[in-house]
Amino acid sequence: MLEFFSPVIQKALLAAGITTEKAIQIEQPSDHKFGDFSTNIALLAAKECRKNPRELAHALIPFLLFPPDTVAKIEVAGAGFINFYLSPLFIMRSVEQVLLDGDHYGKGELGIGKSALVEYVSANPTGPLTIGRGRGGVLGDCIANLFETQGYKVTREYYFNDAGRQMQILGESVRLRYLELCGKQIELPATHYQGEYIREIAESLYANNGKTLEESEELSFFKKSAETSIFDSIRQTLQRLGIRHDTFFNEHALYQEDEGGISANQRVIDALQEKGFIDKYDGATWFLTTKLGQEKDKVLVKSSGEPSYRLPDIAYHITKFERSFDVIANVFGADHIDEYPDVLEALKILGYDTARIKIAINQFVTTTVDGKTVKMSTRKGNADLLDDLIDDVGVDATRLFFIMRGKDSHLNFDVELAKKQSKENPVFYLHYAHARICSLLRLALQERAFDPDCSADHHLLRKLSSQAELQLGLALLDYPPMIRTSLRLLEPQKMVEYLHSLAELFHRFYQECPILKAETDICTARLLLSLATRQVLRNGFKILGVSAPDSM
RNA sequence: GUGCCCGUAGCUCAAUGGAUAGAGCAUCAGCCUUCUAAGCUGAGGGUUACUGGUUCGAGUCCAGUCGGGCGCACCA
Repeated sequence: MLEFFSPVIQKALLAAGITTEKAIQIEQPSDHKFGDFSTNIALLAAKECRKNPRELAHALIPFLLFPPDTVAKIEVAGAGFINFYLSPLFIMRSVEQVLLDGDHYGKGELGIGKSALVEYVSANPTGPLTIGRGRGGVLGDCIANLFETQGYKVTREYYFNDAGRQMQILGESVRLRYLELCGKQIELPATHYQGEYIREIAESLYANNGKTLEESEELSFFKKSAETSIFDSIRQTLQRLGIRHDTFFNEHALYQEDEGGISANQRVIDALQEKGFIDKYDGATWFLTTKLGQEKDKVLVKSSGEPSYRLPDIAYHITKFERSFDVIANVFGADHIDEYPDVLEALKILGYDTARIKIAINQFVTTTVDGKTVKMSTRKGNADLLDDLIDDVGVDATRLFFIMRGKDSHLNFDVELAKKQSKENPVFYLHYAHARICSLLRLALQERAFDPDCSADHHLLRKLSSQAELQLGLALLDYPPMIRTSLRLLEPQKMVEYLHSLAELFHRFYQECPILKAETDICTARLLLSLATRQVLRNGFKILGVSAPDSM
């Protein structure tokens, strides 16, 4: 809408002899009595012009010249807002556009010719996915979908590490459980993985190999088996949720030396050294973050000679730049919140354009069962498993609940609510709106021989003029900018809210306006409006990865 | 102690610096001989944790205070 209003306002400012540095803003007032759209330009310009904002607004109005049949009314209100009311014709022409664009309605061209990398989940194969990981997974998937709507060529990436200390411990944990099955007395140290899944992996090893591995001191077999099994489980869980990745980036690649005998990790050290941000003391190699005003330096290479996780992380991000992505989006949980600033600082020092990096951090998840809050705890065996949650409430509820709160808010996942098949459950409210339209269209086909593909009838939409109809039409108009906002903020929650309000407007329309009982033209027009609403619901559900049931 | 996030109706949460702070649930009152009542309409419910500041205007930005969460390893 900014594209529509801005040039006209610009011209009017010029014609009225008003000069201002301020950018023109168009917003949608919270209340319809303040118009469909409004601008605060008179308020913004008032100071520079040393005039009363209302006076300024009135001076502007005669010069606000819109194409015919677009803006029905312009008025000055409040402290100096200029409010615009769209004409019904304009709104209904937009609804026609929804029908013409179909599945493409809402898509934009912001990212055409550009590439985006979205990294998410990135759990190491040390255990099955927990509920907390699920939130990041769904968030990342939706963000990737949002990028795609704007024409970006999206690569969904999973970064993982199957080497290093944690994997050693994993292998050792499995081995101990295996020995236990062989009848030996074992003691599983507290540092080791306690989860039931370790036992299951050991059991399958025992079933396939009997006691033949008992004497083996070799860990790698246990480690490899655990990794394969756990990765399978992770990928299966993700698949259930409709989450897929195009590339899996193994951290190990960053340790491998090129023809010149230098690893990606080493190149980071060398480059930072050159900039004077590396020092060696206490037997370790440090990134001198104290030079950047931080309290402590950060270890890049441990005294054991192994890199700490920060070093490969920096090297990994460099590969993202080297693979020349225009946008680099990272989705991760609040436990990484202290790390990413260091990575960004390092990249900045090395001359990379960190403005390309977008970061979405999601806060943690608690679950509410029987009205009681249960805290997640990782690494102990009692973390709630994502798979169990999906079994319990289904894919749609899992996905929607994860993104229906702002990512910066702690998520309280009410398991009972998610299971409820009633209006209290937002999943059902959304589904119901879609199913209701489908049912309506089925009846229309039978009783009125309504042809949803007949574009010759589209002009009939212009016969609609009631409040409920116009507000629904106007809401459909909001969809494309809402997607852009959602993407800009990396916040799919905006979509959920929008779709909820769209469903609400449809229900009201359905309640107030008889459809199949109306006279032929009006009936067709209302069916077309319903069809357009269904289209937008579908397009939105697709981005969120939620199903669109035809009946309930 | 320190870095980041959060604090809004009884509960769960909204609100690109804008107009009288909004939804849902719960509570109360209405609407089905009529296209799915899994729905709709209406009412009550608020010192936006607190104190200052910035400005035409602050729930939003800044400073401080108080509460809750997550980090603060030569783990990832």
